[in-house]
Amino acid sequence: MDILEGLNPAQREAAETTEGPLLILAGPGSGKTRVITHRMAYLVRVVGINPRRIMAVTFTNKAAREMRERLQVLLAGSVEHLSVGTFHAACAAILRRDGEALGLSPRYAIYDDEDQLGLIKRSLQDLGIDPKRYPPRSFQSAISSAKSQMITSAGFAQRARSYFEEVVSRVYRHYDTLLDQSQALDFDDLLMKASQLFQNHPDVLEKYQSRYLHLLIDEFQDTNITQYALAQQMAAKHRNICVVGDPDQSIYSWRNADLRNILNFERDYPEARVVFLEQNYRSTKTILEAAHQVVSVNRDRKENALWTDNEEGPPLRVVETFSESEESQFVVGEIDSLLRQGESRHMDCAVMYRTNAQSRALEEAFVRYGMPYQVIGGVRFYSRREIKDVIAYLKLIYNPWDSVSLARIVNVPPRGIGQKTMDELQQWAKGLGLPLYTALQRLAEDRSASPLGARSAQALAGFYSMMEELARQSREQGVVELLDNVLQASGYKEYTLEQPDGDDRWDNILELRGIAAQYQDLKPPEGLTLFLEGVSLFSDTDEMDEKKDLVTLITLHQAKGLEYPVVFIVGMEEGVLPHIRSFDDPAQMEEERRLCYVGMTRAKRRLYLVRSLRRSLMGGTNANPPSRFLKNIPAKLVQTTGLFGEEPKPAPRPKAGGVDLSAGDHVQHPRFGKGVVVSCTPVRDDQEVVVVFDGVGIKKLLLSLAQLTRRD
DNA sequence: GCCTCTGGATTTTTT
DNA sequence: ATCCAGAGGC
Repeated sequence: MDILEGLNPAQREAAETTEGPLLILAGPGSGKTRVITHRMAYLVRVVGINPRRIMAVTFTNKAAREMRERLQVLLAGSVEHLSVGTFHAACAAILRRDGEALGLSPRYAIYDDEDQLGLIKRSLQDLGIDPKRYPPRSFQSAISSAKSQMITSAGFAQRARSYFEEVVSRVYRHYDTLLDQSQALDFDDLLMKASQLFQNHPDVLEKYQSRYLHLLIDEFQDTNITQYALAQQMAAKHRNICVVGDPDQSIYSWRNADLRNILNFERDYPEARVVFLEQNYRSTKTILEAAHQVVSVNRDRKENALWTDNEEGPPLRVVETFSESEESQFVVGEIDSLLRQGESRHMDCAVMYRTNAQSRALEEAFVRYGMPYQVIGGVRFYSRREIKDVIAYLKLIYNPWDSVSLARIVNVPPRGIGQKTMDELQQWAKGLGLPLYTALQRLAEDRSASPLGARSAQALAGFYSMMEELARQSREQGVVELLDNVLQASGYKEYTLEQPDGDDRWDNILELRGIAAQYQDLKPPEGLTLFLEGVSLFSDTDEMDEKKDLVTLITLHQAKGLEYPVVFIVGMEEGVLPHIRSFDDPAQMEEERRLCYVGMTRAKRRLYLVRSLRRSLMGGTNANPPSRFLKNIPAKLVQTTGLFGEEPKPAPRPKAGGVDLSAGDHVQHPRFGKGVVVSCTPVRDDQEVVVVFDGVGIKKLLLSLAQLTRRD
């Protein structure tokens, strides 16, 4: 059997070119994933490369998992030694193994951006910088951007030109010191330190270089300078580096992705073969043409020749609604009618939006109609307070120098250790030149050693001995028992349950416990290591369920790499898509355009572009003109529908349910009892009625379904 | 030290 | 609308 069977000539060329550098420029829907997996299968089966000598880097863990699964099928097993993962995960593992050469503890903590921001705030405090004048976030992004380009704090100080940059360099330096004291790395450090490790320790680099004969990098257009440096280091010996990307789908420049990488690749590897994948197998001609018209307006762009053999397909639908809720109603109603026609299942449909906040109105509509859906992203599981708290306990057990985790949970649940006590402890520790946790230890051993009050000292000593006991247990227990012990010893369970939304929070903790169970059987230090690494590097798309029959609600960014027969892009308005923040920067505006292109090219068969006349934002409501991107789509590809007709139309007196209501009417409901109508909004051929029920509260109901009767 | 209230800012996208 | 810091009462 031929592994390359069924590939078109360009795909075949890409898969067969196994020696030397290779750049694959792959348009949307061009079978990129297929090429990558077949290329790897070819390497193993035909060229005879041992899978453990191949490394593949993907953008998300989910992409990594999929690649592994597909290869499993192609190779019939034998993929367990293949290295597939994100840059971050790969670097985390490298540093865990060899980071000691840099003076890094193998138990280093990983700080996410919330932790990072906290540490920056502390830096500002230490340095006496006013966070009102200099927003902490501006330092966060400046430092992240520097680290993404391999610029250290010393390097930053050197090239600081403005006064602000000078301030940043001081914050950067202090922030790094604090990280160091905590034995912690932020996300950007994972990449930069790994690269520094390679740079300063050729013996370590040599080990990885010799092991990996072949390196493959997916989504190359979204890599930053530091990631490229890493790739170059790893590939320097064998020069078998294959990168795959599409400049038109570059949408992460705000995360410091740098399109120069693609240009640099051709400069650094002049002998590189370049393969263009230009046949699209995903979308209809109509969709592809429309998307092309949108993106080709960009000036900073290389033209390509994407084409498809697929049929014309139905026209795009551009739909104009009056309000956000009507927009959502339309989406749900339209999906419902596609379902009724037997054309699609829920899982064939996706709704995409620019900002997470937009998912709310949509969710309301889905809930009200009882249509099954899943939201990707939004309030992320691992950033929920209770989850971060519990993980902070585990992180502190694992690495007692982790000052961010210590500060987070030392008084959660409240145990009499307030800010003042912590300040005093800090002061005392600093005076002795001790890390916080060591000071805590000394205090616990001899209460009179510290200048702190007896009450505070007592509380701190209690906390210390609890943590020590947990740490002791962690040496012989699995992750699940450890978690249970933490919840028990800290009193976190009772603390959570007595909160107003305690039941939900507790459910989340139980879910975390379920995740921990996957690490339960590993022997003590390793289980905790991998669990903590897993939760730190987890991303939202990772949890997406593709098997359940649900409609997917997702941001345009997260939708990259996915495809659906039916796609709705909502909020096609100036200020939303393109986002208002891009208005004054042409480069950012081009990125918005690419983002729109990415969204459109997710669609296989039907594409809806929906906008609303009015949209609520931070309390107020405003009216946005239609997105400029709509104007670039040729009219012949589009069917436009306006649902609002003459807009602020007076509530037509409809007939649904034989009842006829307006604001102020008194009504009766079988379940909610007596109430008063607050408002009626026409919704397609129905009415949405808001009613305040006595003793029940406000409910939104659909007139046709609600069985309301009038009480005169 | 702990809890609640108020006013002010604040939202793009995420490994 | 929602989150956060700071003030003030217990």
